[in-house]
Amino acid sequence: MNVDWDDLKAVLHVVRKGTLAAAATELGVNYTTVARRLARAERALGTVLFDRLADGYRPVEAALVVARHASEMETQSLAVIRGIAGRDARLSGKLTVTAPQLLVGPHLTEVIRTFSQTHPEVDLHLRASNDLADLSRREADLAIRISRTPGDALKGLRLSDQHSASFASPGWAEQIKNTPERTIDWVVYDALGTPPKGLDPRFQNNRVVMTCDDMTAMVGAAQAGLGVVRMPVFLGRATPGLVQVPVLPAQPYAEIWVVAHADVWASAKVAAFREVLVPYFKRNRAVFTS
Amino acid sequence: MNVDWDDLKAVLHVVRKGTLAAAATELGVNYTTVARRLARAERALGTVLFDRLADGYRPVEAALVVARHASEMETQSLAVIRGIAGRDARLSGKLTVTAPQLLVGPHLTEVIRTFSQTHPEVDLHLRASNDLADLSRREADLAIRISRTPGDALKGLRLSDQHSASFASPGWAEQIKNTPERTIDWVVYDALGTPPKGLDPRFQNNRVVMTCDDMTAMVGAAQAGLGVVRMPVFLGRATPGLVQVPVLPAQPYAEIWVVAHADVWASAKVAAFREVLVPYFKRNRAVFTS
DNA sequence: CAGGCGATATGCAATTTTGCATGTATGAAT
DNA sequence: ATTCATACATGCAAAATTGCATATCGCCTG
Repeated sequence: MNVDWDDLKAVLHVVRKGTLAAAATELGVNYTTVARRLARAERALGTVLFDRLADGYRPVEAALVVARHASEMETQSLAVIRGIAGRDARLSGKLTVTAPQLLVGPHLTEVIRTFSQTHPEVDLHLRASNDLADLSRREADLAIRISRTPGDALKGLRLSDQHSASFASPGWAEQIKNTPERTIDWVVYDALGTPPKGLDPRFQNNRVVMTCDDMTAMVGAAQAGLGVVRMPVFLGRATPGLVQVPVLPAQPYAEIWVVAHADVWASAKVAAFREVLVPYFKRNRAVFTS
Repeated sequence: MNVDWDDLKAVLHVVRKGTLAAAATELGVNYTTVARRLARAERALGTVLFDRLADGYRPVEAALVVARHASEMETQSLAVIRGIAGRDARLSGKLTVTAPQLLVGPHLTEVIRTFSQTHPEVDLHLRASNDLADLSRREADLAIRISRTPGDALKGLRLSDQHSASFASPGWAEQIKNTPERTIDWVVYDALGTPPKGLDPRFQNNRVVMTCDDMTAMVGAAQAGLGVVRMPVFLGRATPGLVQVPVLPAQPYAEIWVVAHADVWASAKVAAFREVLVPYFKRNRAVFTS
C-alpha cells in the first residue's frame, strides 16, 4: 500500500481544474500522462476517484479526500522551495521583484540601476504587475505594493507615506481656475463610481465621465483631456501633460510597502535589495507626500 | 522552480537513514535511483543537500529543511491512504488485524473463524506481534492491545478487564503447598527485575531466578519448571502444564483494548470485525478475570 | 442534421528512468 | 600490511514513462 506522491499531485490538479487538459497544462506535462497518473493512483488506492464524463473528469468524494491532503502536501513543497531560497546566502543567481507598473518608470529603475551595479552577479527579474504575485509560490521573491496590508504569512516594511491629489490636463486646469462653477468631469476607479470625497467646497459641480479599472489607462485619459483624475502625487507630478488642480486637496493615500514571504525575507539577495530600496524611499519622501 | 515530490521523498529517507542503500530499501528501489533523485532535487533547488562521504550521505542544513517539510508531506500521504480506507464500505478486500501472539491461539482463532464465515469475501491478514504495529502507516487496520492507552490519534474500545495471578509447573505447586517456607523461584519481566508486589504473606522467601523480555519464553520457562511466573489468568489457565499457585493472589492487570486509527475506525470491514470481537469478549469475561 | 468544438481514449515510437554489473574508496579487523 | 565489509560512482541495457498522432464521443450551433 504505497502511493506515488506525484500521482496525488495529479489528482489534486484535476480536482482543481476539472479537466485533464487544464491540469496537464498546470503540471507541464501532456494530458495523456495525467490520465495515466490518475489511473495509477486509483489502482494504488483501490478506489475510483473520478467519473469520466464527456465534458471532463468529475471527482467523486474520495478524490476530494485525496485533494484535501494533497493540497497540504503542496503547501509543504512550496515551503521547501521558500525555505531553501530563504537560506540562500549568495549574492548571485535569480531574484524576482514585482512592483506596480507605475512605480517602475519614475522610481524603481533608479533603485534597480544602483542594485545591479552593486551586485552585478544577481540575475534580476522585474515583474511589473498590479496583480498580487503569489509570494507563497515564489512567483516573486519580493513585492512592492501599494497597500496597507502586508498579508498573512508575509513580512513587510513601510517604504513611504503617500498623498493623493487631483490632476488634469493644462486645458482643464485653465478652465477650473477661470470658471470654477462649471461642471468638472472626473475619471474614477470602477470600485468608487463617484467623484472622491473631500472635494474643495469651491467646486460644486462634479460628474463622472468615465470609470475605469486601470490607473495607467486613467492617466492616459487625463493626459488626453478627458477629465480630472485622483492619483498619487508622485504619479501626477511625474507625468508630462498633467498638472495638479485644486479640486481635490492633497489627502492621505495608500502607503507603499515592500513585502516578502517570511521564509525568504532574510535571504541575502532580498536583504540586499531592501538595503537599496529603503534608503531610496527615505531620501525621496517628499516626492510621495504633498 | 518546481520540485518533483518523489525527489523530496528520497531526500527525506536519506536524511533519516544516512545511506543511499538503506533509504533505497525503504523506498523499494535501487540505491542508484535514490542517488539520482537526490541529484535531481539538488539541481531543482539549486543547492547542495548532502556531503558525499565514504561512509554515507551526510545531510547539510538545507537537507534538514527539506526533510522537515517532506516529513509533513509523508504524514499527509499516509492520511490519504487512511482516508480512503476509512471510507471503504465494501465487505471484501484486505483487512489486517494485529494482536499479541498469546491471545491468538486461545481466543482470536474463534473470533476469526466466526468473522470469516460471516464475511467470506474479506481477505483477512493476521499479524501476530507484540510490537505496536503502526496504525498510522496502515501496517494494520485494527489492533488488539494489552494496554490501558489507546494512543494519540487512535480510537479504542475496552474489550475486557483482566486479572493476573501466579502460575507454575505442578512440581512447584506441590512444593509450595507442602513447604511454603522454602525459597520460591520467580521468572519476571526485565522491566520489573524483582518479584511482584502484593505477594501473599505466607510466602516469605522469594528470589528472581531469571528475567526475560518475552512472555512466550516465560511461559515456556514456567512449563519447564524453572519457577513461578505472574501472567494473565486467561493465559495460565489455558496453558497445559501450568497450574495456578497461591503465591500471588489475583490482582488487576492491563486491560484488553481494540484500537484503530480514527480515520479507519468506521470503515465497513473494521466495524464488522468489531461486531464479532466485542461480543466474544463480553461472553468470555470470566476467562480473563478471576 | 451536419459540422465544429472540447474533451477523453489508445496504439506506437521516442525518451526517460531504472536496475544491474562492475569499479573505486575508506575504515575496521586480523 | 592484508583482507573484508560497507558505501558510493558509473556505463550500459532493460523497463517504464511520456508525448504524439489519431480515433471516438457528446454537445451546441446554425
